[in-house]
Amino acid sequence: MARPSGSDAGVTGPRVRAAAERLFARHGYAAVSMRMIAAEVGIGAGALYHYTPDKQTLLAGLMREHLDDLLAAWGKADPGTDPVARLDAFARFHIRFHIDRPDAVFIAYMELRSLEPETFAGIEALRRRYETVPEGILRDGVAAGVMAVADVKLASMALIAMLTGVNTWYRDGGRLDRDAVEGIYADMARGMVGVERVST
Amino acid sequence: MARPSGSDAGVTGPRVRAAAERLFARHGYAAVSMRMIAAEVGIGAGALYHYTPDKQTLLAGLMREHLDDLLAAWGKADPGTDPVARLDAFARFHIRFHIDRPDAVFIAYMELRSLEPETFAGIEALRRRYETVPEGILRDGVAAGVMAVADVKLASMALIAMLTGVNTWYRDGGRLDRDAVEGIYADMARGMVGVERVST
DNA sequence: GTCTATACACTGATAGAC
DNA sequence: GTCTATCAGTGTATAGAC
Repeated sequence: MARPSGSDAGVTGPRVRAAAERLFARHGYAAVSMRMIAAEVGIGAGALYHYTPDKQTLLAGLMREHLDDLLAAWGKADPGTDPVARLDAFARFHIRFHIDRPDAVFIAYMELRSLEPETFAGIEALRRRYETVPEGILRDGVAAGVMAVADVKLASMALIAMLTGVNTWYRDGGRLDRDAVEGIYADMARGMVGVERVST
Repeated sequence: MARPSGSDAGVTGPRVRAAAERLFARHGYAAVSMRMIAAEVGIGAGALYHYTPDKQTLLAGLMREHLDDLLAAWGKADPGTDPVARLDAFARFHIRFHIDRPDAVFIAYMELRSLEPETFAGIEALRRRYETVPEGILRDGVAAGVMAVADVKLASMALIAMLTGVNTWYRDGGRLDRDAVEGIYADMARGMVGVERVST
C-alpha cells in the first residue's frame, strides 16, 4: 500500500544532497543556485532550508562526508602487511574509490576555495590525514630497503596526483576496465618509487 | 615627461586580463563579477566592455593564450634527441612552466566546465595536442627498447597528472627549490616508465 | 577611454499559510 | 514538509554624456 503523500520518511534529505553534489560538480558551487537544486529535487526553494541551514553548510557537508568515507574505506582496505603489498593495495584502492565517486572527488578537490576559513581548516585537516597514508607506506618501504625515493613527501604527493588523475579521463565501458587500469597504475607506482621489477 | 592622463596607450587591456586571471583563479569564474574585475583595475564596470565583448570571451582568451604559450614553449624546449633525454626535458619543462603560472594553469584545468560548447571544443583540442607530446616520447622510448610501459596513453596521462600536481603544493622559498623539485620528479618519471636506473 | 545611470533577471535566505 | 510571497542585494550588459 502506498503511504499517504507527504510521508517520504527521510528520503528528501539524501535527494537534496545528491542533487547538490551533481550540480556543484557539473557547474561549480558559485554557479549553482538554491533554486536549481530545489528544481532538481522537485520541491520549492524555501523547502531546502529544512535540510540545510545554508548553501555553504550543504557544500561543507558533502566534502566532509566524502573525506570521512575515504579514510574509513582505506582503514578497511589496508592489508597492513609489507610496504610493497600496501603500496599496491593503496594504488588500487585509491583509483577504485575515486572513479566510483567522480562528482564527490571533483568537489572535494576543487571547491576548497569556496569554503569559509574555519570550515576550510577542518576539511583540509582530513585531506592532510589521507596524505599521510602513502607517506607512511613509503617511509616503511625505504626503511626496509625495498623502495628508493629521493623525498618521501614529494613522492607521496606525486603518487596521489598520478592516481587521482585517472578521474580526468576514465569512463565506464572504455578501452580498459577498472581492474586493468588499476593494475597498470599499480605497476607505474612501483616503478616510480624504485621497487625492483619482478620480470625483466 | 609624463604623458597627458588618459593616454595609457594600450596598458589597460593587459591589466584587465591580468586582473581577471588572478580573480578567476582565486575565486572561480562564476564567483567573480565584472564589477570585481573593474575595481581591481581601477575603472568602472562599463569600461571593461571596451576590452572584451563579454565575460565568457575574457575567460576563453585567457585559456587559449595559456595553451598557445605552452605549446610554443615546448617547441623551443624540446631537445629532439633520444627519448630518455626528451622525457627528462619534458618533465623539467612541464614543472617549470606550470609553477611559473599557477593562476593560468588552475583556470585552464578547472574552468573548462564554464565554457560554452563551441568554445570548449577549441580549447580542448589544444589540450589534446599537448598530451600527444609525452605520448610521442614514450612511443619512441618503447620502440627503442629503453622504456617499458604497459600502455602509452595511460602512462602519458599519469605522467602529466603527476607533474601538474606539483602546482598544488609548490611555493617559492619552500624546503626545495625548483631545480631540486624538477630533478626529483624527472627521476620518478624515469622509474614510472621503466627506464633502467643508472645508480643501483 | 572612462564615466554614470539604468535595464531587468536572478541571488540566498526568511516568514507565515496550509 | 512544502508552498507562495517577499526582501535587499547583486549579476551582466547597454546607452549615452563627456
